Amino acid sequence: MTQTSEATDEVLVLGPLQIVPQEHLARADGRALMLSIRELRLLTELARRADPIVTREELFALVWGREMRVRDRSVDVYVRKLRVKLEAALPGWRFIHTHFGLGYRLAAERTQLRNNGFTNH
Amino acid sequence: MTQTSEATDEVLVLGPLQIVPQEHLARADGRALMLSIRELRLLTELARRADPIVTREELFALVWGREMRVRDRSVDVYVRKLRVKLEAALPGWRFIHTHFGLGYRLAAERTQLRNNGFTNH
DNA sequence: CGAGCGGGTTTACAACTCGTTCACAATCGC
DNA sequence: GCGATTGTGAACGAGTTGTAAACCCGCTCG
Repeated sequence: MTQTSEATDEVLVLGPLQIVPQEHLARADGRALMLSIRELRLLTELARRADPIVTREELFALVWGREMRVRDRSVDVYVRKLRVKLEAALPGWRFIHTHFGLGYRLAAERTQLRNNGFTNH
Repeated sequence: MTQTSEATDEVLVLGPLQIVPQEHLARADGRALMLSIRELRLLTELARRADPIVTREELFALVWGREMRVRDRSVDVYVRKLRVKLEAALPGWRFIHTHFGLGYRLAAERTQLRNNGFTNH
């Protein structure tokens, strides 16, 4: 259950989302998600660092295995692809949060479920 | 109950699909399926590893009993044959899922529910 | 014997997916 | 408003997968 023992049975859980890097598979409420290799890799690296904000440069280095060139938008494009698929599989949830000027942060949060006076569109 | 030591009564069940390797038989909603030896063998090995993704190399080794040569498409061709017969016997179900660049994964899923596609709000 | 059959294997081409990059729109912070 | 950052849709080429068909047997039957 600890996220650090990634040798054999690493399973990352974020709400209804479940990621099993060793099986190249992610599940939403148990249903297998169809993600490409890069998409899964990006999701995995984000999940391994879930909660803190991860910079694009760090993400790129982790997923692509090389230095990110200036003005490279690959991370943004893949974040978009992931968001679309996650939204399709788990409507009502948000996972990838943008922190302007800093990077991205992964956390399972519900969207517009309860109305307590504050709207976070 | 691991699948490896079921000498006499191994029965693999995936939704309406039922496989009895020892009887060289597969059933769809109870009706016997007409599968050739290789087809049944491939289906069996996929079913024994249902859920995780299985690479073509692994499948080939399991079913053909030797190393797969590069650019050998046998697995793809037999996956096709199986899909045709399964679709004919159980319309509305999908069993063999392709994971691009990785391999195949067996799981009973209905086709009409969008399991991963675009649930456009 | 020769034809037809059924299955396994291989080939050829069509169709698609993925990763990359670009262009432009939308948004943010000042 | 302005410049910088992020969102988004689309195009492209390479490589992967889908698919039909040809080929290659051993068997059976007329």
